[in-house]
Amino acid sequence: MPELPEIETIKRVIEPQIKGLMIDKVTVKRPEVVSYPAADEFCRLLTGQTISHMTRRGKFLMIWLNSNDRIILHLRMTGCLLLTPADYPEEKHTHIIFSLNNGMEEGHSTELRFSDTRRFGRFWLLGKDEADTYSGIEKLGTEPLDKVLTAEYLNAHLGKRKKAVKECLLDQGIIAGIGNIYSDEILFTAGIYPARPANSLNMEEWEHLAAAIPERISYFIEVNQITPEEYLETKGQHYRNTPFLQAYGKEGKPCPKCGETFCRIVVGGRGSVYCPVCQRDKSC
DNA sequence: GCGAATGTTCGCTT
DNA sequence: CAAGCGAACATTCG
Repeated sequence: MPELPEIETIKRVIEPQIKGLMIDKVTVKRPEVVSYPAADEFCRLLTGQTISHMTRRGKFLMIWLNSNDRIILHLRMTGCLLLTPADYPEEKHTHIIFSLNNGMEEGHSTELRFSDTRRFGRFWLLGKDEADTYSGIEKLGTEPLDKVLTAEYLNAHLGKRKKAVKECLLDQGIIAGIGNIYSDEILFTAGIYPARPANSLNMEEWEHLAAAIPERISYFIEVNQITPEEYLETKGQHYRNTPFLQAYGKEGKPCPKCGETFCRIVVGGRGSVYCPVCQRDKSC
């Protein structure tokens, strides 16, 4: 469950349901998914704490506690957060279970469960006086929806780079939250070939990108909206294979703008789909 | 059986 | 020293 729009969706679905609940118990089945502190300490420190609210930064989620301690988590490729009744069938590859006190008697409580097929997802717990470190959250660049993201910002940070513009969009230290799906969508909207060296873009093209990034990201946040019931039914996978994606995964299919067939190349080790007409390689 | 999959980090080579 | 590249992490799916 990966990129910014999905993480924002998870936050909006889960946060209202866990606010104010106390963590009765934490069960870690796979200690390697807890990066800091050690898993037993992670459980001990969280037990008895009450959840205050949730925030998102890039693809990271934070669960804040009344003590001002905070859980930081990153779902990486296949991580999933589900809020379920305690007697709800457990997903395969469930690695952490937070048992939450919802005022009902034992056996009828709520659980916040982390499952992750590939087990790349990670958790951290930082105390109120601990600065952001360990997790990488401190290295993130601007939020895509922040007004500082302008053509000038992109040109200043990326305009001298030789690497492909798509790789630059994936650099979390410049813009936080764009991944392989939405970089393809953004480049399609902006009409830019993914493998173009960033230093070959002109200001007009940076303008197109600076407009496409917040437009596409906010669009997908909107269309991803889902009720808690639907979210649980679809196991948080609702955003996949939706009719809203225009480029990602559309290799061999016709471009919705011009009808030309979408092509696929590898850019920076990532599969990249583009329209050879709408995203012509203007660097050669 | 092979290759690729929403992400990030590490280590080696240039 | 920085940039670039592949491997690694672990599992599933087509």
